[in-house]
Amino acid sequence: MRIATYNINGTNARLPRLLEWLAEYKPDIACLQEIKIQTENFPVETLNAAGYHCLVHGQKGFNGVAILSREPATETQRGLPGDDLDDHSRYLEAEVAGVRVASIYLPNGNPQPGPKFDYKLAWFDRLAVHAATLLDRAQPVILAGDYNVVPHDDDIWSPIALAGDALMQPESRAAYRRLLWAGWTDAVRSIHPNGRIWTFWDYQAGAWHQDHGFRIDHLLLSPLAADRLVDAGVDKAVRGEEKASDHAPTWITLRS
DNA sequence: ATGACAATCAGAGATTGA
Repeated sequence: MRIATYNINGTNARLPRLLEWLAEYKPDIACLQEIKIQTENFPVETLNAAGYHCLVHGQKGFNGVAILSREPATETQRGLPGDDLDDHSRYLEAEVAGVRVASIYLPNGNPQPGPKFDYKLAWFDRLAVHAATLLDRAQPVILAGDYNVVPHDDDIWSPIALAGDALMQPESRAAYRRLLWAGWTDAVRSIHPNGRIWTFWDYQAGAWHQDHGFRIDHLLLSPLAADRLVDAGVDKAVRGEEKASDHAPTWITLRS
């Protein structure tokens, strides 16, 4: 089974690229972020015709997550629990083909310090609480998404250039590390322990052509999921297409 | 560098992103 996470940076702007990617790489489950569209406007019929069921947690203008799947999915959580005042669409979770999967769009947190960074850390705390309830399920669990965290200096082209960024702060990294300590496995780092692997290249300053990227899209696996992990990687070529998202799809394969 | 680049909402330029 192939499970991918892909921050598409706008559904309407990216639909042709999304359809091409689905047709070529054929993920069984695709967790999307930054769909930037209201739930009722998501192109469900088009994706159904492409062979995918859709669960959508949209929002006008920004944010928004979705789960596409070849098999029908049952929604298990819409929105991250823990703050009734948080109206951002950043979390969607479902049961699909015998696994539990979440599509996560963690807050960026810039500029830091400030209220947006506080929101990011608070959101991370809420994620840790909810993730703990999923960790000991008797089925594989995959938390896939844009975590907006560069876990280690080896996960960015230049730690110096981005030293002040919210993605790099010790508090952000500690929050991510807490998930690993709790028992979650960083799938890409597990398969590629030493590589410099990017999932994001900024639109600015020729970042793509100079390979100035970060690794911020992650798939975290529960122990039962990690036991089935076969391979992991990034569909880097997708980032080089015309009108591409600034993120590339990141994926795992699990043995069934 | 109050930057660059891109998407969205709106219908110009601000906001958001990373």
